[in-house]
Amino acid sequence: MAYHHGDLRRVLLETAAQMVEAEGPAALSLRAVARRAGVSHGAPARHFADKAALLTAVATEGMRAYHGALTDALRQAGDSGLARARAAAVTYVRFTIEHPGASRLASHRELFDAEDPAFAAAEQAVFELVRSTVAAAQREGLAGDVDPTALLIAIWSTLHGLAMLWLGGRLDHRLGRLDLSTLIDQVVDFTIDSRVAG
Amino acid sequence: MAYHHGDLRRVLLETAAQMVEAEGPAALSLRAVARRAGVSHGAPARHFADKAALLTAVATEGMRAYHGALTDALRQAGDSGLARARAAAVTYVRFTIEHPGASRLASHRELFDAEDPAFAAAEQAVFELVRSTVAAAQREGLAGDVDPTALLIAIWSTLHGLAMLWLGGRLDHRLGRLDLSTLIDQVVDFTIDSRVAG
DNA sequence: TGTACATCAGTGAACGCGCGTTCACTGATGTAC
DNA sequence: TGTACATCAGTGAACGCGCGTTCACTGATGTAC
Repeated sequence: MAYHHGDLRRVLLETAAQMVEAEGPAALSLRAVARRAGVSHGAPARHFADKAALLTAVATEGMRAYHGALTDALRQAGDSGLARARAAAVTYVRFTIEHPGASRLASHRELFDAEDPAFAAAEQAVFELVRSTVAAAQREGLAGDVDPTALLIAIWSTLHGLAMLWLGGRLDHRLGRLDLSTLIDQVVDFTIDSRVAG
Repeated sequence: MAYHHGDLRRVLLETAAQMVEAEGPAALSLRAVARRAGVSHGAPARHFADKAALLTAVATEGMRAYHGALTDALRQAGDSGLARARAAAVTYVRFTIEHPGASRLASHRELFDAEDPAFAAAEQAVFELVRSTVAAAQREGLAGDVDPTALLIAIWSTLHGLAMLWLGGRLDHRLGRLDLSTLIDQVVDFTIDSRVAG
């Protein structure tokens, strides 16, 4: 690897993101990131003030990826508020399971700087997307009698919890070979579709 | 601290459990446990073969505590299957939030030996308690049309997810000062009570 | 009751390890003239 | 186009740290006779 790599910041960020996905955010070490990026262990200091700064950047990218996945799903979901809520719900669970690092990192706020403006903005954007999607569905009859905030939290909890239980290995070993797609559909059915007023 | 402590195994276990609750299972170090128990760092080796063995014991105790809390709640809940499900649900969320280490550890199966017979039995007992409680509620009209396994997982996901979001600090900073009791009630209402047929 | 001895349950020094961070350094690049 | 020089972006040695685990040791306890 020559001097003046040119794109080392980017490479470190992507390497770190991969490692966070693979091993979890707590297990990340700066030296391992450098090693895997093929660079000396001192090199990251040129691009990130410290380990927390690198993780903050990883967390921000992760939130943006969440936002991108949800936006794509919503774009394909058409106009029905209920169909959009369903699509967003399935995408949220799938994305979390496919990118466990992003979600775990977001929940481990002691590891990075959650007040960082870029991270806060990215997280807020995801939250707003979810909030408005649920609100639109509620306007179309989803759980019309429920307080909007409680509804949002209840749905978010279900999706988040399903992904976490799956990732924690606490479902499959006890319930036999579960098919993830079927399971997500069933849970989303229970959570959303079945709550739509006549 | 004199030689022949007499109850060091117990003390180490309880100290470790407290530290897992306070800092999370990944942050636990054997040396810190020994330090806090007022004993030299070599002492734990007499009682636990290695760090994983200590964490396995902590995880087992945690599962038994879950079981105890749920059993107590069910005992006080009377005979109605629905009331029992509601009581168990609220207790599950509260216990998880008050003992975050037990739940986090159970989800981090790489840190200990989840195949350990004592742990597996304790976990199975909790699972069975939850399963049978939901099944009894379903017999009384809770979501009668839903596949029992899917229902169980959907409810478990919601409770687990709510506790995790709360513990991850992802609710309060965005939704203002939420009252936890109210929130749990609302989510349990949405999840259970509102799904009871006629 | 007394004593020799085995066993138990600690101590604390030592091992090798990987970590985050700092720093003097140097090779590569770009800019001024 | 050529050259001097400043700046940039790496290297790798070094720091001090806490970790898990091992091990020779020793003080405390309990048991056999």
